[in-house]
Amino acid sequence: MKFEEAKSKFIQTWGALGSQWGINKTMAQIHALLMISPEPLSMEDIMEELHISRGNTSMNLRSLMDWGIVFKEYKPGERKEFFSAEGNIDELARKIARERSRREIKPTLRVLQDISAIDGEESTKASHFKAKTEELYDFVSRADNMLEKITEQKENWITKTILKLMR
Amino acid sequence: MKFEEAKSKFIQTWGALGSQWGINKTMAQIHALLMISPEPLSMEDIMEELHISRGNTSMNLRSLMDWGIVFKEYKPGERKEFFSAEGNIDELARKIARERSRREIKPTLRVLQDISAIDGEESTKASHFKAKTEELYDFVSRADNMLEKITEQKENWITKTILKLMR
DNA sequence: TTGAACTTTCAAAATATTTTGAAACATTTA
DNA sequence: TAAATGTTTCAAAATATTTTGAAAGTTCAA
Repeated sequence: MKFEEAKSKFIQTWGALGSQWGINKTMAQIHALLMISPEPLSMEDIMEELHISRGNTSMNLRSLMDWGIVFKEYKPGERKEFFSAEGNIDELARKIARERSRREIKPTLRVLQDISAIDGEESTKASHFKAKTEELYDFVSRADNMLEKITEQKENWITKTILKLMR
Repeated sequence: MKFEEAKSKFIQTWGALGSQWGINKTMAQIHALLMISPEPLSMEDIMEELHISRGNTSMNLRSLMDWGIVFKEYKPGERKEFFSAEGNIDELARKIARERSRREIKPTLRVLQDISAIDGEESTKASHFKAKTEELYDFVSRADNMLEKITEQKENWITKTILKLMR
């Protein structure tokens, strides 16, 4: 396979993976492009490579920076802004895990806690509901804690975790 | 909070969480409804509770069964079909983890492997590309293995994992 | 073997999400 | 301070996804 073909395939695949996990496809593609670029890219570069508009590029770069996985850089003498992606994959995964927990899991947990506190109904339905939502709260909060524990390990947290699990 | 309000809030929240993770909202809502129902529900029941069409209900129940987290049941004497959700949360999470790995992660890994095997280009861009995609392949396959290791533990795999991590 | 009861399918319609592009905004240079 | 260079915003347009509902399909009882 030739480089250009492989590159395009990578960008498509990363975009599709993002999509399947609820991430805007273009955002994932920009991230893919920045990851494989040895040099920071300008907005123009990105627009041209991916054939997308300026507005789209600007908004998705903003999102990527909000996630903390893309950074803005300035080149001396140059007026325009350049962008580069987090280069450390461990750190990338850590950031994604933390953001998803903060934005999606934690708020869900708060709701689960609220609703399992329904006031004393005694129907089968209500007590089953309470039991289920409590169980769910318990499970989700422990899973969330587990992920936190895993990712808070510095460097090579995957290898470290696998080692610990093997014992 | 009253039961009916809590129930509706749960269905909304579960649907929104699904959405954020790339799962059809209605599919997640049907799953939510079945999880909190002490008895299996018929298609009619589901249509009525969620105000959705028969076709929508049928298709999403099929998807949930394909995921292996909802089951079809028959009541003696009754002609119509009833549906119930996987009741064991550990098992539910295990099924979801495995399906997502099979459908989304494994195919991505295959692509990463293919594209990192670009034939001998010597440009900086190409060698950086090769290095990055190899690194990514390595990371993703190890993360996938880790999840497999974690979920293959029988019963309370979260607690077991947390214990092992604390050492 | 017909028809009643129920489920699935899928093209069209509805809805939600994403993208565009031009105006507004910001910053620097002449 | 006016113009040049670049970025952001957001309403409208384009696109993608989901939903509907009616027709076709299936199963079973009479």
